Amino acid sequence: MSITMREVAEHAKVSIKTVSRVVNGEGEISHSTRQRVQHAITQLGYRPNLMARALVTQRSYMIGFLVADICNPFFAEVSRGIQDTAKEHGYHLIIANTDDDGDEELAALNALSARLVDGVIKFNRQTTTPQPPDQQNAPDIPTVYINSTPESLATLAAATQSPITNVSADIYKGARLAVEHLVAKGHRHIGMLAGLAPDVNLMRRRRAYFDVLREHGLPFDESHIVHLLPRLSDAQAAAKQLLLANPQFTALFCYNDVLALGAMHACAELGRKIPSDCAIVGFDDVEYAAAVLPPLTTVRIPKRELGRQAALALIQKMANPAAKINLPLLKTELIVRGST
Amino acid sequence: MSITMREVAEHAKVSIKTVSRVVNGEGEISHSTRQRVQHAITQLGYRPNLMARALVTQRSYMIGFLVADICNPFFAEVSRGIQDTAKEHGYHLIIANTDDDGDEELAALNALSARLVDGVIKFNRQTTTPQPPDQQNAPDIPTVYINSTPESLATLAAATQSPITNVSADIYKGARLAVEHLVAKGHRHIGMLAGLAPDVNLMRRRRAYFDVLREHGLPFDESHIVHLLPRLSDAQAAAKQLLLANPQFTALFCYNDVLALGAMHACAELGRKIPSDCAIVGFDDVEYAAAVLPPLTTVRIPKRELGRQAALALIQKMANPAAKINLPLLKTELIVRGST
DNA sequence: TTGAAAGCGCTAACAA
DNA sequence: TTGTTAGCGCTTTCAA
Repeated sequence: MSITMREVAEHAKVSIKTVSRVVNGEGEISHSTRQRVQHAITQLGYRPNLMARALVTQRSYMIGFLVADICNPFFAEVSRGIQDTAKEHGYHLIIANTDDDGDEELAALNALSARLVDGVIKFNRQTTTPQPPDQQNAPDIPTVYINSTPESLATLAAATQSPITNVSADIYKGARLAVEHLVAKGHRHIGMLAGLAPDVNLMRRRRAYFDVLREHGLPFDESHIVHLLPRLSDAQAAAKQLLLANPQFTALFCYNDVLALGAMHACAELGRKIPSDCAIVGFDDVEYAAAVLPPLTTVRIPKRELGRQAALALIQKMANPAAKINLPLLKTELIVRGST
Repeated sequence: MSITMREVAEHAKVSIKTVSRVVNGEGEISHSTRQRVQHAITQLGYRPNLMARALVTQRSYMIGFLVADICNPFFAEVSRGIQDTAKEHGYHLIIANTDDDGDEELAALNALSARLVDGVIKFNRQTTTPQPPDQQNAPDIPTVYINSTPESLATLAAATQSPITNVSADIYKGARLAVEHLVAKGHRHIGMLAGLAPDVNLMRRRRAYFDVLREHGLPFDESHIVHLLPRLSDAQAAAKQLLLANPQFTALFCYNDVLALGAMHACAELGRKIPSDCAIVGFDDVEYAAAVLPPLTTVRIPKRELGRQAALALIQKMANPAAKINLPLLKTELIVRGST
């Protein structure tokens, strides 16, 4: 068993409340008393029991982060943003991997909300249609969403009374930059390697892709897009098939950097040089995008900043759950490298 | 404020203790009573207050993971192993990034040990000599180390009374496999791209590298190794310099996959074809090792298994802190791909 | 099979 | 400036 405040109080011959005051730096305390207490604390090696404190104050100073998979470098970066900001404000972070599974997510939410965390940050699930939180089971806890689409937010808003808080990067704009870059490079036949629908974030990229092509009077067609799970193993085969079916393509716009890598493999397999025979643009700018050969042109999402903004918003929201928090749409940016 | 056990008890017209029994599935309870209680629980939406429970039981069912940077894909994978195992056993995981900084680490340890977590898993710091934990400040909390060297463990053991628990992969063996593979491929002049000394894990690779070359009567020399921070930006320049200084090299053994990527860039810059002009072997087998072009031959460390074993060991240790836990040295494995 | 009372270690109100 | 008292919501004796 460890040292309690009471023991410190006895040791320092003061009341327990005085110790509490010293520990929390509150109230006016005479210098000599404070010194005595401090001395007792260090001598006994006292450390406050956070569980007891949390029980009284109803605040655990922990927040939860629900994420599909922390191994995904994109999510890892966001988590660092959250974590660094949380730490600055005295919060700890509990990460729960959901593997993009609704039941896992609900289970995690339930576990965390049992007064364990003061709030939650979560991505909307990727591979399925967004569902309104099950009011029967899912607890009402201050929550900040990341990168949710207006549509899924509308669904959410309909299901809850309190205002929804969402932090997003400007995916549509980023996707436009990518496709416009390819057009500017003189490409007229551009294919797209896309994620599986319905993905809350795919739609924005699709729309941008179609919009830009249409605006430039370039050919576009549903058949110019191939949909797949964003996994490298599938990407290579899918990209190869797409290029074989559309030999006119001189460029590919990819849903994310992993798919872009798959496309690079496909080009290697087909003997197509990058970027001369086929230009490739990715999305996210994960760490290794700069490291592959040739380095990947991609759209950078400000991942840490996304996490930072989410954490800040959550801290506000935990202080005042009813507050309507307005957040800027974070800027995305085209990073031009060797693959275009 | 949320529903308490007392309210459930009143609603179900039983004592608070009976509710507790139902919630925790303990003791014999008549079917009808249990039903009534269950009904009250779901109707009121009761969820136990974990802080209160932790206060009484002295167990928070949370564990901490101290890591340099969760964005490093190697650490992320280990964390998944920990997390999945922890979840199976009812534990949550708090991740603290230390950026390989001693003060950060101590601060995190102090914060977590204030009865917040029941135990901690940590990597030894990489870039500095291992230090004995400061007994004044660092709290004594069940701890499991990952991938510590015998030397650093000895230092630790001297400073603490309780037995040290450490989970390791067989780095030396893996490094041997890598260099032996290069030798078997006919390479006689093999350089090494190494991390910065003193790194607790570099030594094992160095020793393996020298041992294998010596055993085969191949030339080895301290000047055949270049030391640098394991960052891509530095790696390319360092590899280039090494290859220019030693034109006889036909193969490079790299400290990790990031450095290997840097070496690949250097080869591209020098117009050396991989693997015909220069073979490259990495270490770790991070996710993108298979994704680069050509795919990287590398030594796989069982990252998730490392995390899993660490979590299991910690769970044992938390149950019985004095227990001496014997753990197997986890097997490393050479994954041969296109870069050799 | 069920219940009453005590207390985990802390903070919050109110006194002194 | 300092102390006293009463809980926070739960589990743990012990008793019925």
